[in-house]
Amino acid sequence: MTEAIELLSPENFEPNMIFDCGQCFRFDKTPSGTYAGVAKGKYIEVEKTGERVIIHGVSESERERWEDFFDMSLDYSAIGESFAYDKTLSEAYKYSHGIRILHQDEFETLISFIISQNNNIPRIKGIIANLCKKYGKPVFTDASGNTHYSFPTPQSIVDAGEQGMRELKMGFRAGYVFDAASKVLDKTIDLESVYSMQTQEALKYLMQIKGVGLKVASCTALFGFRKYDAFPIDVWVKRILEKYYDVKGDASYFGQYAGIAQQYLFFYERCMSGVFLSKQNEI
DNA sequence: GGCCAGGACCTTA
DNA sequence: TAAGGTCATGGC
Repeated sequence: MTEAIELLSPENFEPNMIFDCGQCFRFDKTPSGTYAGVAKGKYIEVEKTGERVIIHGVSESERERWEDFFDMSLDYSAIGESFAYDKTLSEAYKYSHGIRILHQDEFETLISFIISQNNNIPRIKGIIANLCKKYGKPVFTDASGNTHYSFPTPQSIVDAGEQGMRELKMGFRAGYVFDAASKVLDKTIDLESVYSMQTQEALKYLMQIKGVGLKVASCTALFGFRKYDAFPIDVWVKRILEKYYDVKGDASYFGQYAGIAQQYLFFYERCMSGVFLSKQNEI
């Protein structure tokens, strides 16, 4: 952990918002106030002091890759300002301005959001942590002696079997996770090919997997494949649409960055309801 | 002890 | 196409 890079001009970058807005389940706040976790097979620690952002555990030669992970080439300020036409969305942006959409590993995103269905975030994180501990590989042991693991490969999940998933307390999702890993492994689902698809086509393609409906497919498209117009509708977003809007599920109202709008709204509404103010995630 | 959680699937009408 | 029941699990 001696090597590190500093992100250049890190606007709209608040680690607590990025990692606690519900898009990723593998990062936790450390005692020193940084956020740490494994992404793309590496253990990294994200530190923000003042306006500077340091990524520990990453060498200069990997800069491009991690700038992509944090979506540094997208102008979030401009996108936020483009939401001025909508009062609710403007307020949400003002509050959630530090969120950036991470470019997470495709397979990890797919499996994680299958596990997320009809589940709550703390428990999702717990199941995924156990999944990685049991079927991933050790990547790094921190100063407290905690070992951090990589996300399992499709092969290791298939080898573990549906029963292996069930033992991780996934419940009815165990078969779904197994089906997803199987289809990725035997190339029934070729994740790389999703990049060349339009969003609607990508959603339809991902929904061939058992247990992947419109919502899980949308999260996978947005957080794993950079489909910014994907608009996941969970129970929270559904409530938001009913409360502030009259568009029941028509994401086109929010434009080409509907997915980012959705994250602002999701985070905002949850914070207003006090959900993210619970003991483990004080913002 | 019922309700809810970043839902999806199956059956019924 | 729409509505309702069911599926595991755990926190509250």
